[in-house]
Amino acid sequence: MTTLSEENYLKAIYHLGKQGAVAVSTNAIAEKIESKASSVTDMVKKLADKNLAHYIKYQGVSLTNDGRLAAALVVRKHRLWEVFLVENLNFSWDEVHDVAEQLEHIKSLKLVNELDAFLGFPTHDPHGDPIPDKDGNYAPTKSINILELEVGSEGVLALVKDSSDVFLKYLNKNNLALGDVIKVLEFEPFDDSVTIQTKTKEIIISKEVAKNLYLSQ
Amino acid sequence: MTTLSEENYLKAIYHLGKQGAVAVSTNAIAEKIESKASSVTDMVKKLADKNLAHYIKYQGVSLTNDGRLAAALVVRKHRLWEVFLVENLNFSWDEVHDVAEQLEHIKSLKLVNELDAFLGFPTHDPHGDPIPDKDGNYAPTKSINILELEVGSEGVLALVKDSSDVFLKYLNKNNLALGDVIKVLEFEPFDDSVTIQTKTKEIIISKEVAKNLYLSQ
DNA sequence: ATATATTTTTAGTCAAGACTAAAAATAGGG
DNA sequence: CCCTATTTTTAGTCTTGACTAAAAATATAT
Ligand SMILES: [Mn+2]
Ligand SMILES: [Mn+2]
Ligand SMILES: [Mn+2]
Ligand SMILES: [Mn+2]
Repeated sequence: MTTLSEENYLKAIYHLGKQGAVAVSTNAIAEKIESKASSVTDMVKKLADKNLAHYIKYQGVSLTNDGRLAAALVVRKHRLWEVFLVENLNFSWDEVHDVAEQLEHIKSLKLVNELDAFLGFPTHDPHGDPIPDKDGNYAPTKSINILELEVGSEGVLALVKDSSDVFLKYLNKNNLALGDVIKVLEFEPFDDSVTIQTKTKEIIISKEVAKNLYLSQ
Repeated sequence: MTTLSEENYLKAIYHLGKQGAVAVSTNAIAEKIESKASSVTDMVKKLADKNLAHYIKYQGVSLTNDGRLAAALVVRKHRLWEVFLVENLNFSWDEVHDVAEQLEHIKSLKLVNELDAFLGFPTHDPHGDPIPDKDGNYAPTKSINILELEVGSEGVLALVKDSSDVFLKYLNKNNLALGDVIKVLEFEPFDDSVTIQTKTKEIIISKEVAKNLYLSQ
């Protein structure tokens, strides 16, 4: 059985592992989880003892199959609860994360699978992130970052990579929501800002914003 | 902010306090939460420091207004989640308790109040226990224990006092469910067993069983 | 290749929440 | 009223998961 703290480490390693790197550094984990590298070293040894992680001193950490499945289950629960909160309890997409951080640790396979069925087996959470199935798998996402599109191309906003409430509130303020049709009008070479056509108006978004918006076509 | 452990102590004191006693003994609390009296003494001091409990050495514990409200909120969450699990996620009444024990500690006032609304503001949980409102209040229950009825009287099964899964499974096996009409047919003086007419057949229940069944008329 | 900077681990502490064993207080029976 | 049984508290430990500071390993730059 995994503790709450172990689950948070597993999830951090899981997410960092997706970002390319085979082995994840203790410092990277510490930053993600807002703790210290020394604490990470301690915990990573425990995860290795439980056969949830591979760990070689000074070389970094990766998940075992068991660890990856455990992490995927936590992510699955997090995202299913986010869907529930938005679809059924009148939460907006910028309010769900902190509650989901708590709900993702509730232990009951029946609960997560019944919740999945109740929600109609959703494939994506309110931020466009994919929801792993029971086995931890999900279809590879095919959405493309705005910065990689051609001028004139159009798509549906399918994923916001940053789902911090400050970013989501920025999107709310600018009337941008998942599912909206967006057209790329112009790239500005000076600062890499992008002019886009939204549902309601033409706006200029910074490179930092554009980096976090993915469209599907 | 209360910790998970503090909340479990508050809830235990809350429930024991309902059973008559003004001040609750450390031993009684220890038994209820399956710990040791010495651990209870430690925790009760912390609760007193936080103004959640009144505590006088050797004299027992009671809740302050803040403590009672905090405890009632935990009970409210527990019972609302039980309703959700039964009504929406295909749990049966003997499967909900352990999951509700976890869900009752999720911290979000919006969550509990939206859940309440989603469920249609239920007044009782799947075991017939009343659900406290935001202020910790609930209407006094008027159901009567089977042992206090007259032979020949009839009522609707409204509350099972013991909601352990072993007792609930006994009721399932005997086709007894909340809402069923039950008629008292005979009291046996020798062992205080009771013959009752259920939905489907006539059965004899022991005193121990009868003590836990409450009817409303 | 060596010196320096950065990263990572180790050693030593701390707080929360549990426990056991011993001491202290209370309650009951004669 | 006192002696004993029971209850409750205190003292001392343990485990988990965090931290700081120091040591060790690795990476980088001249
Ligand atoms: Mn989230
Ligand atoms: Mn999300
Ligand atoms: Mn329950
Ligand atoms: Mn209940």
